Amino acid sequence: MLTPRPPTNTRASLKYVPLLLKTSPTPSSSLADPIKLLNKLAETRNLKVGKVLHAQLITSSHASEIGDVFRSNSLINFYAKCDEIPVARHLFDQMSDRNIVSWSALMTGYLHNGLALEVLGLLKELVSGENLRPNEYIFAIALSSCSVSGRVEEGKQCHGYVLKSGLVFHQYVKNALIHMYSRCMDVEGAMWVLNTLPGYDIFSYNSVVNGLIDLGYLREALEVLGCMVTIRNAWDNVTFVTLFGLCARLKDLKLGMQVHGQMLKSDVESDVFVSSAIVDMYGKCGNIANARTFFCGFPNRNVVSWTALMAAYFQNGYFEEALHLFMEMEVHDVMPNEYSFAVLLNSSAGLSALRLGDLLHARIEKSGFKDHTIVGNALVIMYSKSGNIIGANKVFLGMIFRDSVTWNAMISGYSHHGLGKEALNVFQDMLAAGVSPNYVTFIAVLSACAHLGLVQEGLYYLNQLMKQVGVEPGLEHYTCIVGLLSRAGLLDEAENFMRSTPVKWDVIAWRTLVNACHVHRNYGLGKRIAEFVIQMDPHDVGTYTLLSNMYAKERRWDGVVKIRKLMRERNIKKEPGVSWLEIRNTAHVFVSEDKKHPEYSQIHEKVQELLAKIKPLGYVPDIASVLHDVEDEQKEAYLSYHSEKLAIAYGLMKTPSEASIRVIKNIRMCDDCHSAAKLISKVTNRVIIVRDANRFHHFQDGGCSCADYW
DNA sequence: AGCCAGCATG
Repeated sequence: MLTPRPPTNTRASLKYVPLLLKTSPTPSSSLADPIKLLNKLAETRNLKVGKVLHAQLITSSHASEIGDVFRSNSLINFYAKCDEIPVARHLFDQMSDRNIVSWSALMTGYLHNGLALEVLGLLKELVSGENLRPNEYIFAIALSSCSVSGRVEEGKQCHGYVLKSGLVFHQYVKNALIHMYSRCMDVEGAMWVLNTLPGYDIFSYNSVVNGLIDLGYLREALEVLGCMVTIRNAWDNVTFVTLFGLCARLKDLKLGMQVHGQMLKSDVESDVFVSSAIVDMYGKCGNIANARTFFCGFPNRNVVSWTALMAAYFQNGYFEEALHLFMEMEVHDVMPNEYSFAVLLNSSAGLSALRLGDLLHARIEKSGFKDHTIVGNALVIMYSKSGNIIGANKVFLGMIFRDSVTWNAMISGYSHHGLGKEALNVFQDMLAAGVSPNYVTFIAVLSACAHLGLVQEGLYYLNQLMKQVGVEPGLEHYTCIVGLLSRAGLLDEAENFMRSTPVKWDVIAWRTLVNACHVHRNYGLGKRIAEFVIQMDPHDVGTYTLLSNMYAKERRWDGVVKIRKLMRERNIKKEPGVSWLEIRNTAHVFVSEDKKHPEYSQIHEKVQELLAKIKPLGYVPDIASVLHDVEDEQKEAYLSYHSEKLAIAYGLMKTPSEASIRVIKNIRMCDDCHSAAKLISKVTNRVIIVRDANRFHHFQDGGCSCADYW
């Protein structure tokens, strides 16, 4: 990994450098001046002019000056800073008489070019030599090399050496040492150095705190920060960036605001890093208004701060606003980067806006960010969430680098689309590719097993494979097992599993079981569990719905009335069913029983026409599920007003006969619409894809990819 | 003449 460098200002230095070259006044000062100049050029990384100067030095030098150590060191430093490592190395090798600076200049070059192991090799060479003793510069570099390469052993050897030699009392060395222990996951070592050796600065503290955060010890990090209040006036930008990051991870808005207040009182200036961290903190803590206000008041924005705000909108569910910010950003001439595109794609996915996602994809192809893994990952997720699983797979196959997120996205994409077999195939490929599955992977794998009814395989993954690869099963995995067992009809086993597994089960897990009872028509067990769930959470709307459906299926109207009364008393309202679909660039929104669409009468006519066509194929309106207190014919009418029926009908009216129709629905699809959609796909010979609150349904030729279980 | 930290995506 490269260490960031200060920004270069090539243009400015080009202006005055030739002048300086000409005005090198007398031969006597020609030794000192080129060195100053070379340092300046190294600082600004002006390779072009430096090369010219180097050539001049060679042609104009006296023989005695060629071997001059100072000049060679400056040249090594210059080429190392310009990332011309082979040249620096060549100069180093050519020197007959090196001093310690020659070594440190070259080692710095290696370190900043990601060649930390070369640094450690040079160190070995240096200490085994006779005439030179490594100094504090050498160890600051060497320890930093141990940090980036994770070489704790070498780091500890350096520690021993600097202790014996007394070099450890140099602040740079001490800080490098603390940083080494922090980065190598040895926070105790870092704390020990911090606390036992005299002299600390804010740098040491920042390193330890960041080390703790990297290890996930957030509370401990906060404790160390607490110790730092005594030196609060020493806090710098890094401290605040770290602290805001911590508040964001803890989702502690109160603390975040306190820290923000502290920062305003201190004389630390808010640079782009701090301001991005503040925007991010407010976003992650759910206070989008503060994120926006702060962003607007901060003049020096860059891509990062824009992206942080976009992400803040995205994380809080304001997908349109995130996408709108993209346009604002373009107006301000800020170029998006790979992170911006990832957030935009995720926002697009949040809206299931396939067409917009396609447009973004085209932009990304042109932008040059398409081979960034985070962009590829976001594309896979976008296509999958927008209902185009084939598109998702196409991106997946075209990716050059795949990380665990990539694999997880593809596996869970297939799984959500009910394509369990494909999901498990990708999982096998993942293992074959040597990528370790993680917590998220197994959620997707287990739910794929559930779709396929692979009980034995699922239990094998939970009990054997997860242990083998060292992933501790959590609530989500156990919930998948509940789904797996109950989906296979093993309802009692599922309940026993829940009673015997020592996990803190949540409402989602219990509702999974209720849902399974509903599908498998085991209303006795289903009602018992459902009653239990609504005791646990009196506001779980989904369970009330399932419970009253089960009473209705049993024609137990007293039960239905009881549930409805309960819901009224507890002021629980069913979320109205909303479905929408994209036709060209417009989203058409349909609300159940809502007649506001301008083409409502034609749409209604189309629904009637479709229902008439599918009745001969066996469609029977599920009037038992209608909870309105009305006559049967009217119940049938209510069913025909369901939002997904309206949306499907509209799609059929407005798109060419070969196009597939993609509908998105906010809540679970109802049984009646599900069986109607299956038959509609048959009579119209269309592919209809419906994304409901839980998953995707691919209706084709009279069947659904969920195999009637959802 | 040379040396040690930090932010945004999933």
